[in-house]
Amino acid sequence: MATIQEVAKKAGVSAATVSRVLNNRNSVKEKTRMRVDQAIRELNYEPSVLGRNLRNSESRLLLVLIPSISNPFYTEIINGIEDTAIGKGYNILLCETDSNPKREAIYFNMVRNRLADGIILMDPTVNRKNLHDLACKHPIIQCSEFDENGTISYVTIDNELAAYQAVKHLIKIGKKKVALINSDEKFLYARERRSGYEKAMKEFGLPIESKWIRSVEQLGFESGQQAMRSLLNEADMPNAVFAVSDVLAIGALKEINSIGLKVPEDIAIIGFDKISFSNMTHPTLTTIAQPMYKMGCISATMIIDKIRGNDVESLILDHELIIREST
Amino acid sequence: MATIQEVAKKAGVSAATVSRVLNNRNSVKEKTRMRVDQAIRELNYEPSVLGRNLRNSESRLLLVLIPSISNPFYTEIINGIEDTAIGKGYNILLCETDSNPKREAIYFNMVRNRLADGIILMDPTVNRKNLHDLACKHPIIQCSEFDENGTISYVTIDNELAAYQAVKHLIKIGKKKVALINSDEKFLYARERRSGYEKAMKEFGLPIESKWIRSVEQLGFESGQQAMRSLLNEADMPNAVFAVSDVLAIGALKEINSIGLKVPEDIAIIGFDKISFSNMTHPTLTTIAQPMYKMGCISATMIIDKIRGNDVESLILDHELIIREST
DNA sequence: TCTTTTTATGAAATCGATTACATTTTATGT
DNA sequence: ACATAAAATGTAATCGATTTCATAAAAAGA
Repeated sequence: MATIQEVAKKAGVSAATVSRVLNNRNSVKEKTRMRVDQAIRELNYEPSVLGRNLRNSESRLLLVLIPSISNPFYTEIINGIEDTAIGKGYNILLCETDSNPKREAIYFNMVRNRLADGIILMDPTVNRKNLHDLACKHPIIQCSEFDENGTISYVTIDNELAAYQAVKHLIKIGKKKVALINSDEKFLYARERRSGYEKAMKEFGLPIESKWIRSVEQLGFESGQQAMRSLLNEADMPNAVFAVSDVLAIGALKEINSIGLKVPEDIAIIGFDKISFSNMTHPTLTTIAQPMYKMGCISATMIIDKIRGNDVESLILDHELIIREST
Repeated sequence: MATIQEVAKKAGVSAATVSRVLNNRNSVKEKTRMRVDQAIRELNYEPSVLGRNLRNSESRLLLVLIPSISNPFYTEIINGIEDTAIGKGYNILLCETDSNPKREAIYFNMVRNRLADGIILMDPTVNRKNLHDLACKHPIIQCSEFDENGTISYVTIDNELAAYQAVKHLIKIGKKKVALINSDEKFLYARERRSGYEKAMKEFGLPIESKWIRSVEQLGFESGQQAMRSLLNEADMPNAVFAVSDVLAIGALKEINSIGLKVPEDIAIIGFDKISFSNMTHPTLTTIAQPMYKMGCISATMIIDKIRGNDVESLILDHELIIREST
């Protein structure tokens, strides 16, 4: 790998001039620029991000922190982030934190060390103090999850309202015994969706029974299956299920199918996220669509704005109830 | 973020001494080391990877290049990579290339620039010359896909044999009209699996009919659905399908179900990869299991070995036919 | 106590780029 | 043609760490 010095020598100019050519600076004579460009091409030169960053504190790299890449919910968001970021000259690096604070710390330090310019955080399990310390000095925004009392800008949807509407829909089609399969309440969305569930139940004068509420730790199909199995074992079985993620709903659906009950006649089911699988099940899954791609685009725009020193406002986007065969 | 200079000042020593403490160098007096450690703690100091790399050319970061994170096939591999890499003191950054040469070039340059120590490549669409140029000077290994005539070490499975066994299984259960839903033959695995399909058909004296072969560009469910729809429109309909990925198989399954045909009685179907969703379909999907987690672990071990300057051998791992309800 | 050897530390160069400032070259006006 | 303004380029400092080489301090030997 050639250095800027070698290019300078080959072009018969100083490193400073090469640098100016590289950065399209104002004052370089056309003739000189040509010579430098020529030398750059001949040596196949690429500026070292390392040297540049050390001086400039700019890497044009964004970190995207997600708890796990296995969750299809994140895929569309990431597509949105990438398309937008690349359009603005930034590249993104995906970091899987596994909700492990140590790994999170490593990625946070990449920003402190100027290896990356900013972070889009989708993981809720951060140590709040670390997060806040980082946010004071470095650009960071949150996507989907956010810190309720924090000062960090975010983009998300109204989870409580969405859950409320989902459950209301179940009640409207005549189901009064609505179960909830929730994920770990360390997630803000889980707490909000539970609250939406409760709001809808209360509004229609239905009891909130803890025997119809399950909380899972993992977000895999199996967790949905297990939760559903446990719900089906209740003497007083629910006749509808609101699962806070399509993955869980699909697991639940599988379990219901496998013991021979009909969906939606015996048990109706509604998921959340509108992942692509949710249209492949039998019956297809009613779900709440989040504008995931758009959330990604907005996240990217926000973080780049922040990197450029602008103030950015938090945003709450619209969701949509997608009614399909399972209700 | 404190610098090494500030630590040095606070501890009343030179930056050189602080550096020696940081790197556990031989000669630092116990008393001095204590003072430096103290200063480091008080200032909450973390050495800058930037400064260190510029001098040392080591970042302890690995790049993992995948065409798309939406494909669940990669998830387990990545888990294996991460667990292994982290165990050995390396962190990984996921890079989605979208099979876009420009984006690939950016990530390649991160290695040239010493922002990362090595690459695990899972994308086949690389410009061969660029790849080779990089491989000459920097550690790189390939996982799953590889360059047949290249010198780059890889870990993969015997795709031809696996496909051969899958198709043989279909024939053995009495299906003679076996269709193939393949992915783009730019992928080596696609070419190999097609060849395995043909081998099995020939072995049993069955014709290889182009009307029963489909090639898709995208690897989504919809592609599987479309391919199946087109196969079902043939006057002479197949009675079995080998899809080169579970995602495609699930799309095909959906299509078969939706026009009222029975699986496996009317049409048997077999997928590839054993993704977690393949056990959630109705009926559950027969598939070929790849040791994905293990592939990830081995990839990580190989690349780190290579970074350390050791020679590494390519590996071909075993696969397994998982017979479930769809055949 | 005075060398000599060993150990601990500091000063300064280095990595590859950028940029403020200095200097040279070119353009403009009279 | 000459003075002056403007444009182009070079010089050298800088970013934060590491490391070579030189030097100071401590230990060992006489």
